[in-house]
Amino acid sequence: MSAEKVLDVAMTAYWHGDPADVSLNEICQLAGVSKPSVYREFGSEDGLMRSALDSYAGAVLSDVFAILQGGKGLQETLDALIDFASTDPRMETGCLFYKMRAGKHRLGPQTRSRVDEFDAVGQSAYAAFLQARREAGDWPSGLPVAEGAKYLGEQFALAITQRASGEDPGRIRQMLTLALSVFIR
Amino acid sequence: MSAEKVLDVAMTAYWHGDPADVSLNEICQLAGVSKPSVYREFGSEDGLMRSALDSYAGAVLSDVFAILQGGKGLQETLDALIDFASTDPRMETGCLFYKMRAGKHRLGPQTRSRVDEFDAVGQSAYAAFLQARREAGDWPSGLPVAEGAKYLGEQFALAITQRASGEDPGRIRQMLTLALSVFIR
DNA sequence: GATATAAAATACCAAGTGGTATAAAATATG
DNA sequence: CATATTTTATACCACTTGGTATTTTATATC
Repeated sequence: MSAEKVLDVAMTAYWHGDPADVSLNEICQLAGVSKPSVYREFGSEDGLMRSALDSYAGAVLSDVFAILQGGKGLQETLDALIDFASTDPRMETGCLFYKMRAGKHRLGPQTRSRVDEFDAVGQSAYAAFLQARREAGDWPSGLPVAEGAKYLGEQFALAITQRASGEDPGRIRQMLTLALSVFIR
Repeated sequence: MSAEKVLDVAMTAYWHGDPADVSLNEICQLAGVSKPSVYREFGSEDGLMRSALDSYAGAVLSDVFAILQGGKGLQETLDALIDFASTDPRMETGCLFYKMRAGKHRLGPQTRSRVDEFDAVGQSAYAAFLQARREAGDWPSGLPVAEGAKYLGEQFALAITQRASGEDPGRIRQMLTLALSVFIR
């Protein structure tokens, strides 16, 4: 029993390691729960992964959305994103969502479609942020909002992915700052 | 027998798919060769992978080095890199080297150290290129050469990785051009 | 042509995967 | 206290993985 604990263990294991390399047996052992219990609660490994991703979204991704929807200025918001990507201790082992997205072909159907959903939601959030900044006269560049949103999301993901591979946070901050400087010129 | 053919089949399979998802059995079947033959020739799966990577380096990576060492100007060379990443048909399924680097923890020791070697060699090539352009007065920005080299390599890798995930080549060109615009301003 | 030798293919091994049927234990109900 | 029911845990299934031992086949050599 204790689906809450299983979910927490699974989320952490998938997040800390590589989602595709963490086996169900391993999670059961870590959580002190039998395999049939997990199957009765989550239906399949895919179901558990999907739930773990949902759990992660509520715990971590929500913070990123909060930054984007904070209504702050362009420079201030980009700085907050740079801070989050390069120095937030939770990103020390990378982002579960980005890890899953990078290995999407290995995911089950439920988890994969959740990844696609979050991807779309993220894209919209970036676009809404840039649109608001443009309307506020804060971002006069001629780059279309959709293109800017894609670029911003990609660079953010790149920085956090490098975080997962042990890159030096200072270096990551430098690189991301350089990449996002195209918004401020 | 026919180690050449096995190597070719392995390189293509690893390259087209995901190196970690292509099993030795699969390669043997594709190449029409028995598993013991592969082991007699390459010693282990790790040995085969390492050889496949070497083969790939000679066939593809060499072209990138050629672009960097062509002695052309900054803009012209960056354009050539952008062309290669966004439109070269060989990059349609991504780059074997980048795929291996992204999943480095799944590789055997031989392959992994080869990946590290190529990574260092690539870094030096980027740095040598930028150093030459700076000395030629072609790149007056205050960014240190080492930082610029890292940034250039990362952006190039990002573009090709996106190529592998089916992203639109035009969009990729746009994003990479934007990212590399920091060199020209 | 008979024999020694090298090569290749089949069959096998232990380990691990996701998933499940069955037996054991604990809980609730009479 | 005894019985019925639900939850849990053990044991198992079929399959795939990398890696080998063994047998068969082909190739030289005499």
